[in-house]
Amino acid sequence: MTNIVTSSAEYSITDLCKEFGVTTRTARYYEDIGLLSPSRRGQTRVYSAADRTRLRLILRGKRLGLSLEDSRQIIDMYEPGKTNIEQLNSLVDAIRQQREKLNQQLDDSGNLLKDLNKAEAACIDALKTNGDS
Amino acid sequence: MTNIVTSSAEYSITDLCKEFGVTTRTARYYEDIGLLSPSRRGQTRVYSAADRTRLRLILRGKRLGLSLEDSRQIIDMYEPGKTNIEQLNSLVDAIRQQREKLNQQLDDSGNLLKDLNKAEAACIDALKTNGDS
DNA sequence: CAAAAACCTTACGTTGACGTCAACGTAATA
DNA sequence: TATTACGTTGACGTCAACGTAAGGTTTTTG
Repeated sequence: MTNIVTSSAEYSITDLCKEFGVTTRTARYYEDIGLLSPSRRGQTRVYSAADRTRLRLILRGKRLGLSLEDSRQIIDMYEPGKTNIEQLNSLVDAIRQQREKLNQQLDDSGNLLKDLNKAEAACIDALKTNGDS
Repeated sequence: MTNIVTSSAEYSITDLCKEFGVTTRTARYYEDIGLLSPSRRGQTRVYSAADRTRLRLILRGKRLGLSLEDSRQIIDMYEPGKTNIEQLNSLVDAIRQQREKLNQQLDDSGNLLKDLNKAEAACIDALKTNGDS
């Protein structure tokens, strides 16, 4: 029902969840573990554009097989302010690790794609040669 | 301790697991759920080159965030024989679905890599400008 | 030959990421 | 005003993918 006055991007929990195809339970769970922290209007959660972005990033992470903790790490990298100099160094390390993992994944994906293509070709071939039973 | 006589690629459970950096529990679990079926010498498991390949594929799947069931599906695609014509069609579908997912992943990976690079640059920058405190 | 190493099975425990009630408050609507 | 619809907080359940300990054989090694 998108408010008309305060129309600077606010989302109800169901709206947001529908948009991304997750349940409200999921959004609340992410809040429980501190991955999201929407503001409140009374008791009710109000999600901002920033919250929406965080959710998007979390879900992207999931598609990549990252754990929620991994995603938290990565998302926290984007936040500038709250990182002290000591942390920055280990952050750079973490980033490099993640990049390693991603490159590995890219490699794996390429190989798996090749395999899938071969498998599909074999299937289709089998269907042709065998379809006229 | 790699047998000398029968040296046509056989692996003990610990050898195989060490090679791939998993525990023996994992290999036995995969056997429990039918993902691996090594032969036996008495009670003891003996892994063949084919078993080794299957394990390799399973672990590649894991790196891609696939469930073990997903991996089972994919690996079964490679096995030709035991698929009847009815199954072949749904197999082709499954393959296409997996390919969809992979392409999505590739896309996500690219974006995440870009983000990581930006984050790293920002970190390094912050270290430079702030390092002389 | 005894001790250590490597193998086995059985079985209960754990962790992450939610699902699924229950029980309730509030707000629009017919 | 009663009925939806959407929101809330617990709190227990579940499933995958193992961890971990207990207790027992067999094989290797000092």
